[in-house]
Amino acid sequence: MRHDSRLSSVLHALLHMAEADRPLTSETLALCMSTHPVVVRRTMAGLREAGFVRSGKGPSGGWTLACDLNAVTLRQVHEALGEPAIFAIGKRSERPDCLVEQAVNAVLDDAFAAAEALLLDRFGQVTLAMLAAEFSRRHAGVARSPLAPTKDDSHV
Amino acid sequence: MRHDSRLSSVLHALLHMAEADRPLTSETLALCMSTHPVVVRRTMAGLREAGFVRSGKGPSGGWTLACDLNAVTLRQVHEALGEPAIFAIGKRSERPDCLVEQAVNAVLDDAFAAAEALLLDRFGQVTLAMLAAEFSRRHAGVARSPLAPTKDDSHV
DNA sequence: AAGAATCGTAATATCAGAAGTTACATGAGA
DNA sequence: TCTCATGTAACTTCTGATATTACGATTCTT
Repeated sequence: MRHDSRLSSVLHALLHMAEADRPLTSETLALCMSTHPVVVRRTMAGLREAGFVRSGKGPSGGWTLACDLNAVTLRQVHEALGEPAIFAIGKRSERPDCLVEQAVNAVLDDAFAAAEALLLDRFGQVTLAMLAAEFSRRHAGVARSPLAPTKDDSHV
Repeated sequence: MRHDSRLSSVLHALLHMAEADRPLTSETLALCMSTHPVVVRRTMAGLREAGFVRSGKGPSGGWTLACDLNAVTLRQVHEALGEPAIFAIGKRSERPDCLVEQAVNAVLDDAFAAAEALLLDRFGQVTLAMLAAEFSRRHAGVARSPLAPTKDDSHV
C-alpha cells in the first residue's frame, strides 16, 4: 500500500504559512513540498472548510492561516482531512459467516481500536503551536551546528 | 491503499488447522478464506520458515500445525509474515532538507512509534490458544441461538 | 474593460503494493 | 507411471493516493 502523506503535507504547509507574513500560493507550497499545486489545493480544501485556513483568488491571493495555533490540534487537522484510514493492515471481510474468522476479527479489532485510540489521543494533545516550537528548536540547533554536532546536541 | 489482510488470513487458516485432525490442502484453506490456493501457499511460506506449520506434498499432503498454540503469539505471526507496514499514514519524505518538515516528521514519528509499540505489545500478549478459545466461546453462543438472541446473549 | 494571477474542481493518468491467476517444475504416494 | 499436492516465478488485476491536464470563476492591476 502506498503511504497516505496528506497529514504530513498539510502540517508542513501550515507551519510554512505560520512563518510567512503574506499569503502563500499553491505553487509556492507545492515547491516546498515537492508536489503539484493542484494536490495542494485539493488537500487544503478540507482545512478551509474546517476554518483553519483561508484562500484568496487573483493576484496577491493564496493561502493564509485563519486559526490560533494554540487552539488547533493534529487530531483536528486529521479530522479536517476526512479522517483517512490509519492502518494498512485490516480484515479480509467485514461480516464473515465463518465463526473462526469472526473470532479472529474480534481480537484484531480490539487491538487496532486500542492503538487507534492512543494515536488519536496523542494527536489531540499536540497543537500546531507545539509543532512550530519544535521547528524553532531545530532551527536554532542546526543554525548552531549544521554538520558537526556539538556537546549540546548529544542528548537530543 | 488497499488493506493488507495477510495477518487476518493466516490466523484464520491456523485456527482451521487447529480444528482439523489431518492436513488441510491449500485448496481447502483457500475455499475457507475465499481466496486463491497460490495466495495461501505464498502467505503461509513465512509461517513454515518460522516453524509454525509444516507442508507436505503429494496425496494426503497439505498444511499441518507444528507448534504449541500456547507458545505462539500474534506478534510472532506478524513477524513471520515479514512485519508488513502497520500504518497507512506516513511521511512524505524520509530525510527532508526542510527543517519544517523535519519538525513535523519528528512529532508524527513519536506518535506513530507509541501506537505501534502498543499494538505490537498487545499482539505479543495474545496467543493462538486464546484465539481458539475465543472461537469456542462464539461457537457455543451461536449454536445456542443462531438468529434470535436470547437473554443470555444480551450482555455479550 | 482587458489581461494576468490565482483558486476550484472535474477528468484522466500514473504508480505502488496486495491479491488474483497462470504456468510449470518438484516431490510423494498409490 | 500417474495423480495429487506443494513451490515459485511471472504476469494480470484491483484499489487508492498522487500527479497532471484542462477549463471555469474570481480578483487585482492597469
